[in-house]
Amino acid sequence: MRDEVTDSLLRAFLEEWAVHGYAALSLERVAARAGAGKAAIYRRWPSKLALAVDAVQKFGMVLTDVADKGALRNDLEAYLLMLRRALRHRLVRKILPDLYAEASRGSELAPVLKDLSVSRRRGGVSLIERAIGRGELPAVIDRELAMDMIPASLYWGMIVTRRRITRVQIQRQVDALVAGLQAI
Amino acid sequence: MRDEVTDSLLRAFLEEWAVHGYAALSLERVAARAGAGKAAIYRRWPSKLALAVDAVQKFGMVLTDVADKGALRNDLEAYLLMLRRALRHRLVRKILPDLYAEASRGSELAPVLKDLSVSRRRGGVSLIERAIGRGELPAVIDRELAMDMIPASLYWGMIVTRRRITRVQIQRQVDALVAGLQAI
DNA sequence: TAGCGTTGGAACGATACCGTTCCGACCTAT
DNA sequence: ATAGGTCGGAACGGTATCGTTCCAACGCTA
Repeated sequence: MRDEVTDSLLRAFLEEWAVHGYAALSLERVAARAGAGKAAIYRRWPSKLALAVDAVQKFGMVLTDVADKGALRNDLEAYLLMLRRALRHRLVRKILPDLYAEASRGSELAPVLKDLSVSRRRGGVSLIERAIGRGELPAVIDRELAMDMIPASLYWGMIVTRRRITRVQIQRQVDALVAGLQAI
Repeated sequence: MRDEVTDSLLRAFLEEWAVHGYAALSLERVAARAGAGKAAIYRRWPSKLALAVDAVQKFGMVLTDVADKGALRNDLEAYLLMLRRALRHRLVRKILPDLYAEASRGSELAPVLKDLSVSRRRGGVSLIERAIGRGELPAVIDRELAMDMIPASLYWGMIVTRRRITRVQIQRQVDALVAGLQAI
């Protein structure tokens, strides 16, 4: 199996996903965009879902852990800057919302999102646990809500309302989060 | 044109949208689900998009303004409870994320979301302006970020992570918002 | 009872896509 | 030079859907 054909197919798959959404994504168009034959797809993956799983994993939409920056606000800022970079990606900002929509309607893609969420949660959890360890947040904090709050506003601003979020606005979001996280 | 046929078609359209997403929504299946003929659809609407516009408007996914409750935290609580009720709706929680996904990829549906956003923004704006008027929030608040923050965490918790959000958790979100909104 | 509007369902001609199979051509290793 | 793996593209038999047109039947009104 030639690697460059595989890579082309994965890339074409993500491009088609970004344009049409997963539900209306056609493997025939994926093959055409990759300059390959459909046989080349079915030689590698048994189904559209298998391709999707592979594409998401290899594409690296997973957010990594944020290294300890010594203070909650610094960790939050690093995390939000990383998230902003990810959400600015031309493909991520179209595919991620579609993944959420698919999961909401109980699609076969729901497990893919679950895998993504597991790694993202790990990032959020360690950030919060470090803050608790430093005494910056109470140990009784509602961790679930905390992990909702951290990415939510930036996602909303960038994806739902499709605005550019400046560094100053990220600073403000950090301010709001530092204040808000004390309260839950 | 019989009203009951029109209503059946609109309802069937929303059901199919919830199941398949807009991109893969088939008018043939809509007609079948409504127990009507395709001609009945094309007699009323020239296109799938026209039907979508009508369906969203008549379905009332628009959030109404929250009446003045005398304090920011009361207004926020009322707003979030209303939002929770809307997002708990079996169809809303599947269609709204799909609308966001469609808009993200520059779909023909983007104007539909724009219309929804206009009315939702109005709700958020008045809530914030009232708080400023009462001196509960500074006049220099970043209004855009504020309106991101208000619905974002609840949306994230209910839609992205698909959890049930309790009244206690809404109270905590209100606490976080009251604290966080002071900071931006 | 008659007339008119509207109906559901099917057919139409068309395109699109699925998953599989095929085959001459290409590429690489021996 | 040869052999084997892989390729792109097309065909296959099939299903699905589009938007339009048609028509017998129904429902309602005069």
